[in-house]
Amino acid sequence: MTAEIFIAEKVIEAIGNLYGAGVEASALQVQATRKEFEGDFTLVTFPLLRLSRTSPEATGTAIGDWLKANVPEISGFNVAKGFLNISLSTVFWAGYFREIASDSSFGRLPSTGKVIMVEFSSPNTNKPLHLGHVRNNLLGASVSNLLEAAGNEVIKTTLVNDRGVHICKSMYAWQKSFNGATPESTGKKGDHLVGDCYVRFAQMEKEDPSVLDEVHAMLVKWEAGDPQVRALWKMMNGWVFAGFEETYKALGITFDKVYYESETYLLGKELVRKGLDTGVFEREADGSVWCDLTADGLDRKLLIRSDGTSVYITQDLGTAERRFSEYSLDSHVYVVGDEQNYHFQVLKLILGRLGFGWADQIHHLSYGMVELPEGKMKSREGTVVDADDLIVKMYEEAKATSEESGKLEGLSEEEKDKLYGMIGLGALKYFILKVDPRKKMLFDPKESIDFNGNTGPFIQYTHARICSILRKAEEQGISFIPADITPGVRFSAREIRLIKLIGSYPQKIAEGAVAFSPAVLANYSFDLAKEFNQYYHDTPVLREEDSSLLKARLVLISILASVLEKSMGILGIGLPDRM
RNA sequence: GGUUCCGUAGCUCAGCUGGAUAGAGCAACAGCCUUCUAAGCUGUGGGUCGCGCGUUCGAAUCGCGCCGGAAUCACCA
Repeated sequence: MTAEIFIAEKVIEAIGNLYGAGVEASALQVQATRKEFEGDFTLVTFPLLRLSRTSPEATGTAIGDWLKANVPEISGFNVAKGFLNISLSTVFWAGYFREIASDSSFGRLPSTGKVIMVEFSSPNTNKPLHLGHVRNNLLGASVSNLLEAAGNEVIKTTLVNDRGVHICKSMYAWQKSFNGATPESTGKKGDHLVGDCYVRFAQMEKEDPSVLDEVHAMLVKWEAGDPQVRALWKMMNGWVFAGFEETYKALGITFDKVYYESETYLLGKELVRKGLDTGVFEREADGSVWCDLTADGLDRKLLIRSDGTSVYITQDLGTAERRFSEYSLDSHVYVVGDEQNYHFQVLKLILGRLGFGWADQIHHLSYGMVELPEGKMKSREGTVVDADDLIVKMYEEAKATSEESGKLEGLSEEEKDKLYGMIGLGALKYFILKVDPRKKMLFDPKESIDFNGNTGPFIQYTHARICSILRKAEEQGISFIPADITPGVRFSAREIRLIKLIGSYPQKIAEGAVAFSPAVLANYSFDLAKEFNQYYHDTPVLREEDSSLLKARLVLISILASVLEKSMGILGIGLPDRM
């Protein structure tokens, strides 16, 4: 039970006794007391004046008096304007914290019994991953973690865009002007090599636009299953997959199920037939099929071209239906940039019209673009921030900073290497995930991602500091368990602030999951780390002479470390024991 | 033009299911390492929360209207 709920229950009792009236817990406003006032939680009395029929001050005082007299855990109160500030006793906080410390599954919400599929990443296999993809991947992976922590079963998936004109462009350029170059012969990562082909094609097309016809001819051959074209396609895609695999590994991205567009692009035609039968869709004289969405304020949407081939959305309709039935999904989250808002609006509408009840369980996690100071990234202008380059750069900066601080003696080269990766990636991931997904974000390649302040490394550093204390305690032979938190332990105001923050973790998980926003967890982690650093600064944990308080403190900081680990773990950021 | 999203300190962002004097970080300036890791801590300066009207005891938060910006509205994906 959270402390807020405890207070709310007691306030309901108070109101019942004082005014003979019943109130719903949801109607009460209990919030954390602002730090410039004395107290732990604040009851807003304005909504209660209807019942008390007195002034806000009198109402607050009456309820405060009743609580103080009848609830032993409530140690005091004050009333300021219409706000009743309630203080809880140290005995309450000791008991509250002991419960958290003893709960081995703390922070994991009860099972909802729901199965949620999260689709993210979904790359094109004609060029390497860039910073925009990095945001997509990190969001997808962490939202999956978040939904899982919120009690759902999560299936992570991706739809590889491995066919189409754009893929043929790279293939054509390779065939015409790469002299049989391979990743092995050039020493180049496969996705980068294929990306070079794609760039080369753009030049070829500029010089002679007719090459486009040849590419279209190639696509027709591909669809017809031409063995030579298929072989080339398979080889080059293989290079790209190997390259992506490396990048995914570096970022810590995994999937439970991978779909390939080359296998799903024909899906959806069955649904179109069904829609035609039921009159949801209509066929034009030229054979094309449309869905009229003008009644919903949108346009008419094409579903089948006049030549009988399907379009992007046709496939998405089909894959959605297949996934919901195959996996008995309760909902489906698509992590896709906000440039496709319209597409998902249409997708949901059409699925609804086809009569699928789960249509409104489709959520488009629409995120903003990553922009540079001069605007969007443009491959033509060479301003694209490459994912692999960035990861290496972050590693190197972590290495330089670590070497400068010189706190790593005794670690093997291998351990150091791992640590630099953890810190560099921690900085990058936090930088991206701390901002609200909906908002577009700015990345300035000229300024390196910070390691100080509201950053991943700051939180990692905080964790390393806690671990350092715990190591020293162990060296001194001090052992501690949650049962060391006895009612007599007198936590300081700062310690109680930490306990409150720790206690709010499950609520943050719930909040983040509802909003599909890992940023909630990033900001929470920062608040927790900042609070600890202040505590650390003025409370020498290990020099406490009262051994029960000493042990209680060690339990407190060890739980703190584990909550930080869980919270940052949702963002996919590891926390080191030293740095 | 239609639809959707965004506008908070010089910069990057929190806060938005209405609550007290709007918070962090960066940058600037001034301090703190014989004491558990200074990637830290403390302090100073910095704001018409885009503008206006409305709802309310109370609005950065809700509604409406403007202004500014972005995305999108393909027989592309």
